[in-house]
Amino acid sequence: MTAGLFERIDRPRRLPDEIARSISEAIASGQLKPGERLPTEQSLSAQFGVARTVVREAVSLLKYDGIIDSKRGVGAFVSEPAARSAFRISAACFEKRRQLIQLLELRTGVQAEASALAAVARSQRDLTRIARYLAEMADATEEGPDYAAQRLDAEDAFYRAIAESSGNTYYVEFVGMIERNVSENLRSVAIKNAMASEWGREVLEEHRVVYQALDAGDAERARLATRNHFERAAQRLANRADIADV
Amino acid sequence: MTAGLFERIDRPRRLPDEIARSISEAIASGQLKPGERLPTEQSLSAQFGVARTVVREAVSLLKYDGIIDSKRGVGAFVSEPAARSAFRISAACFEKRRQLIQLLELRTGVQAEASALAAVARSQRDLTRIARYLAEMADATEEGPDYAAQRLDAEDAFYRAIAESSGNTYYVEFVGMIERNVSENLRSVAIKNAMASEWGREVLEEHRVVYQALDAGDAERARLATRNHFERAAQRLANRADIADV
DNA sequence: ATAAAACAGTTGTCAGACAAAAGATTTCAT
DNA sequence: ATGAAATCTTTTGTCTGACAACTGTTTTAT
Repeated sequence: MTAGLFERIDRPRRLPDEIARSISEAIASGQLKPGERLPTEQSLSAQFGVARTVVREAVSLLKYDGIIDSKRGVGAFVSEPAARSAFRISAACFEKRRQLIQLLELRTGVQAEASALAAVARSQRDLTRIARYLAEMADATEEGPDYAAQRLDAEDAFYRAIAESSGNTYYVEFVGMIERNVSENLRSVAIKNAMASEWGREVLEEHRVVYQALDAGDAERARLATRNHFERAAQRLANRADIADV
Repeated sequence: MTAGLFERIDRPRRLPDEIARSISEAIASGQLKPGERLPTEQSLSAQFGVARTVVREAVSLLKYDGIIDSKRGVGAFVSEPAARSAFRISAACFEKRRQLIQLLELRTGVQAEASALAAVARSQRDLTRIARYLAEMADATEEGPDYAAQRLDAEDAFYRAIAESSGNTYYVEFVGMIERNVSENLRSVAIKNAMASEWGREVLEEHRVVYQALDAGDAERARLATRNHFERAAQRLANRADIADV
């Protein structure tokens, strides 16, 4: 590791924050590439001229952000860009029912826009991939023991693929963040089964309309169809009285 | 401070993460109210049965999230809910020009949806507030030394007020997050002046159309008008070759 | 009574040590 | 020679104790 990799700080505010900022800039500028190993904490503390505890706090922040990952006995590594998410939902946001519904409402808007973008930006390759997930949803009938989970997974994959086809990474990241948060709060199997039980032919039809709009390259129709699905989904969820505040 | 405020942990994975989680749950459940002071780090380390360094890392994470705030020589305090934001954009997202444009694209979609919601949800009170910001933009002519900043501030306030009128706190938080991030990356005065110089009568007209749609309660028109403005704004920004990669 | 000085409590930082985990190396039985 | 087991080395994770910097309070001097 070269000597002057990091800018020497002159202790302005909070040391760990400055260190974290310096390291993340070293990553941003490409001096530290994904997969590469960071200097050891001892080395970093020497380079920055601070105690190891300070370096540890800084590294802890970056780990929290998913920018780096550390393994005891091995070292800390720069995460792959795919693994780090641009958006994080704060731990302060609790799993209250009303907030969950608002979050779904937000997702509705974002997902609809992603569909609109994807309608014009999607490649043929994207389209076949999206079609595959649609087929997966259709095929997931009541055979397996956890067909409910299969359906929901395929549905998530379907809309994630659409976001990816939009060509805007932020849509992908954002949808991913919401999805993670929602599925964390909805991790109860009972709830998932309840949601899946609502799954009728008409829901599959909602997805199919979205797909057709993407196929046709019709942005406006894709937007409407997507919004239609998520609004109905939110309504179905809201109507279920058995999903209480967690 | 009562004895059993926090659940005693049984050291499963990463100690600081568990501590942070435990504390944030104590806040979530209302055991620690906003403005209240946390136990001292020494006390916490005793209660959890870990070293102070571990507690410090945990507190550091929560500070990073804006959930708590600490002052040397005084203590750590639970932040007011208003001060903590639901969404955070990761430090891994750098100020590259292309990413900035993608972020604006995402904002377009979100803001358009917020307008659509606000068109039906806004109260008369909301409307007059939004009108005030519109007037502020119109009044900010070339008198003051920083009329450019005034215009941009008023514009931000205008669309923030619309998001607030939607009744969905997540839209507010999300717009706020993007706004913070964008303005951080665009903090150069030169850039702001450049953007403001593009400010013609037609831009004000774009905002006015949005307002009229909100006034009329026309969700679809509000959506279109908002999207129209942000798409044009992104285009204006993209066309400026003098805004280089930072 | 007021201003300065000492005090106590808390966070921020430092230094050194040991524990735990993973990889690299050596040893040893076959 | 070979494969497995034991040992060593490196690095992160945690612990301990100490001091520095800051703040609010109390005491003291004028």
